[in-house]
Amino acid sequence: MEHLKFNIEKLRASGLRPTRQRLAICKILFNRKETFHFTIDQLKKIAEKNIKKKISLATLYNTVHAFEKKGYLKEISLKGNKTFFDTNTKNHHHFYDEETSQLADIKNENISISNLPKIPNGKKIKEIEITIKVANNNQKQN
Amino acid sequence: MEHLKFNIEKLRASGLRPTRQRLAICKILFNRKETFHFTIDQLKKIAEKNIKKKISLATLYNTVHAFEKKGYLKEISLKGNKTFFDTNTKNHHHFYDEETSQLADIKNENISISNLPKIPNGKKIKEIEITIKVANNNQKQN
DNA sequence: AAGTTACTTTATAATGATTCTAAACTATAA
DNA sequence: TTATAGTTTAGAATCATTATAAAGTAACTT
Ligand SMILES: [Mn+2]
Ligand SMILES: [Mn+2]
Ligand SMILES: [Zn+2]
Ligand SMILES: [Zn+2]
Repeated sequence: MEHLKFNIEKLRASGLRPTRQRLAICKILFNRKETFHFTIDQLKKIAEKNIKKKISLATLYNTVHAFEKKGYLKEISLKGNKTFFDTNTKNHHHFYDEETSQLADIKNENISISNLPKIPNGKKIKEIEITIKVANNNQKQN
Repeated sequence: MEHLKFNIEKLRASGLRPTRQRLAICKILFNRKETFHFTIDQLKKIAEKNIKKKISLATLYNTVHAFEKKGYLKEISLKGNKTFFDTNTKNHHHFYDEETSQLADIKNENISISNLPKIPNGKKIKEIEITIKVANNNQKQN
C-alpha cells in the first residue's frame, strides 16, 4: 500500500487528520487512473460495497465538502437534483450523457472557443465550462 | 392589451386552457423584450408583487413545467440547489455571475468551438452548452 | 342556458437531497 | 497519559420539488 502513505501525507499537508473514514474515501476517489465523477449517492454505494465498517452519510458529505474546500474535488454544473463532484479540479470540459447521467472528461487540450464575446462591463472571466450533451446514436430521432 | 390575445392563442394552440393563472404567468415571462432567466422562487416573488389574487406555489410549478414541456421554456444547467429556467429556448450560451446568481445570454451568434473532440463511439451530439462564469473586476484576487 | 366532463388549481402531505446539531469518539500534542 | 481540538455519527431540521386528492373552472354538448 504505497497509496496509503501518500493519502495520509496529503491529508496531513492540508490540515485534515487522516482518519479511517477519510482514508477509505481517499482510496475510492483518488487511487484510480481515470478522473472520477460521482454523486454522494454513488459514493455511498461504493463505500458500502468496499468498506467493512459503515461510514455515515454525514461523514460522506463532510468529507467531500472538506476535500472540495481544499481543492481536491470540484463541483460540476449540471441540471437535476443531485450534485456531481469531479476528481479533476483543473478547468476542463465534459461530455454528458443525460440518459445514463454519465460524465466524461473531454481529453482534447486544444478545444477552445472562437469569437469569444465581450465580457459585460466591470466583470472578468473566472472560468469557462463547455458541456457537450450526447445521446445514443441508435435512438429514435424524436 | 394586444399581448393578452396573443397569449390566449398561444395557450390554446398548445392545448392548454387560458386560465387566469396561466395568463398572469405568461405576462410575467413572455411579455418582455429581453430573455428572462428565473427560478421558481423568483417567479413567485414577482407574481406576489404584480398579481392581485395569489397563485399557489403548486400552480407555479405546474405551469412552468407545462410551458417547458410545450417548448416555451428551457431548463438551464447550473450547480446549486435551485433550478433555473430560460425563456430563450434556442440553443445558446450564458454568462453566469455566481456572486449574484444572474444569468445572461451571450448574444454573439458567431461564438463557436474549435478543435471539437471526437464524440465517444455510438454517441451523437444533442447540444453544446458554454457557460462563462464571471465575477466583479474589482474583487480581491484571492 | 344548463349539464357534463375533462382539465386546472389548490392546500397540504410526502419525498429526497442536503445541512444542522449536539453528543460520543479519536488523533495528536502537551 | 491527559488535555484539547478535530471528527464522526444518528437523527432532526431545512429546503426545493413532487404527489395527492378535493374543489373549482373552461369548454363542449345538449
Ligand atoms: Mn459544496
Ligand atoms: Mn423539469
Ligand atoms: Zn471532469
Ligand atoms: Zn438564456
